[in-house]
Amino acid sequence: MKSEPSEMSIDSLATLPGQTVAWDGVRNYQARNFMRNQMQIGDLVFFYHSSCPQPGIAGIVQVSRLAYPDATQFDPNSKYFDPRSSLENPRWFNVEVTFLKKTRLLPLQELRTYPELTSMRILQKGNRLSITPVDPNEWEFISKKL
DNA sequence: GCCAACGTTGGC
DNA sequence: GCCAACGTTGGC
Repeated sequence: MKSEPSEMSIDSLATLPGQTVAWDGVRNYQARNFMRNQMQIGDLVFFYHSSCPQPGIAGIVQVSRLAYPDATQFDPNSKYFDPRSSLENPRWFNVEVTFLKKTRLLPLQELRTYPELTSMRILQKGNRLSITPVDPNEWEFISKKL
């Protein structure tokens, strides 16, 4: 899961009450579907810092609540407000994730050097999805590098 | 700040 | 259903 550290870094997550955050504001259907249809409680997640001087994996978090309707879509004052969504038929969902650990910063640059990871979703050209599945083999490989 | 890549919107 | 226009993402 990508996060801009200026919005939410691994360090700021670690200081939150309960070290838990609702992953709201996702407004992409594919990313939504990954949360709503696939993510299970206990799933492990690489926490990735994006749009920053040193993009890369910064920590590991864990899914702590199944997807439920994203509250920000109903709030006219939120930048994530979606007037086309309704309580009866919510369009956007979010899981919650809980801090597990901070790791060394594993830079995107370094990820790209490993042949084992060339097919990894996040390394594909043009990838912009903020949430992507990680292959078990990729997870295993990366874990050992952290 | 640039720009490639991709998603969404809306007229037709 | 097509596709041009526009908006966003995110590395560089």
